[in-house]
Amino acid sequence: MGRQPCCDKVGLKKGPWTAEEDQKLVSFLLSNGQCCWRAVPKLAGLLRCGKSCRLRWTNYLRPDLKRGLLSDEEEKTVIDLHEQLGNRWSKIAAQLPGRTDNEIKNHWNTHIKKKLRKMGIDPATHKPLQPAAAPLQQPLRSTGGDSPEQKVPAAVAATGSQSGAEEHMFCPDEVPTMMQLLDNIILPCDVDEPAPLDSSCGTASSPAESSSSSSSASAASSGGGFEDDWLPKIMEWPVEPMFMMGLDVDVVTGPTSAWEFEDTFNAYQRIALFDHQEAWA
DNA sequence: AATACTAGCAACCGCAATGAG
DNA sequence: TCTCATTGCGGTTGCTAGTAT
Repeated sequence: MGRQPCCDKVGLKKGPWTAEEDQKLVSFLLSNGQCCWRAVPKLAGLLRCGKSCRLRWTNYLRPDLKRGLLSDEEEKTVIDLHEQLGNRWSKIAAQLPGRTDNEIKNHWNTHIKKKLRKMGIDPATHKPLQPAAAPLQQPLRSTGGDSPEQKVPAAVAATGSQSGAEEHMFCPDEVPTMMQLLDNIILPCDVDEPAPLDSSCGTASSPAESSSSSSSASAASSGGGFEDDWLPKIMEWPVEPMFMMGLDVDVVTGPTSAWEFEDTFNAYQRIALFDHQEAWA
C-alpha cells in the first residue's frame, strides 16, 4: 500500500543530532510524555520527522539507558538469546534492561560475530563452523544473510511479547509516572548487595560482574520499585545546567532529593547537562 | 606528518505490524 | 473488511576516531 515516506519532507533535517535538538527533545518529552511521535517534532520545535525523534530518544536520550560496552554476562545472554530468537534484536534487548536493540545489533555485528568465528562457531547457526564451508575471512558486513532463524518457537516468541521496552512506554496521562521514574532513578552500586531480581530483567547482568554492569536499569521497566536497603551512590545535581536545559529542577530531581544514579545515567547526565552545557547556554 | 585502512556506532531506510475510522 | 496513518523493527549506510603503514 502506498505509504508516505516519513522523512523526505522538504525542510526536515537529517543526520547527526545537535545538542540543541537533544535538549529540545528531552525537555519536551520530560514535560509532556511520550506519545504521538508524529506530533513530537512540531510540538517540540524540531525540524525532524517523528521517526527520527523516536529513534534518537530510544537509542540515545532515554534516561534508563546503560551506556558502555556490554559485560561478559550480557554478551553471553545476547548469544543465548540470539540462538533462540535469531536477529530479533528488540526481543533480545527486552531481556537486557538499559540496552537498545540497535546497540545489541551493533555489538553483535562488530564484536560477537568475530568472537564466535574465532571460537569456531558459526554466528548464524551457533553450530561449529564447517571447515570447508566456512572460510575464516568472511566479510564482516554481511548483507543480512545471517538470519536463518526467522522461525521462532511459539514459546520463545511468547516470552518476548512482554518486553521491558514496551513497559517503558508512556503517554501524556502517565507523565506523573515518568516523573516518578525520574525521581526513582536509583541504581545499585554496592556489588556486595545482591540486586533484587526483577522478573522483567531476565538473565541480564550478574550483580557480581562489576559495579557498572550490575546496575540493571530496571527503574523504568519495573516502575521504580527498588529495595530500601540498596545503597546507591548519591550525586548532587548541579542546578545551573538544569536551568540551561530549561528543566524544572524539582521535576528532575524530585522535590527534596538529588538524583541518585550510577553509570546508567552517567552518560545521560553527561550528555544532557555537561557536555552540551556551552551549546545550550 | 600524512595517508590509508579499519572498527565502532549513530542514524537512516523501507517493510511489517498494528490500530483507528 | 478495507484503507490509511502510525509505530516498531531489522538491515544497511556513512561518518568519525583510532590504528597501521
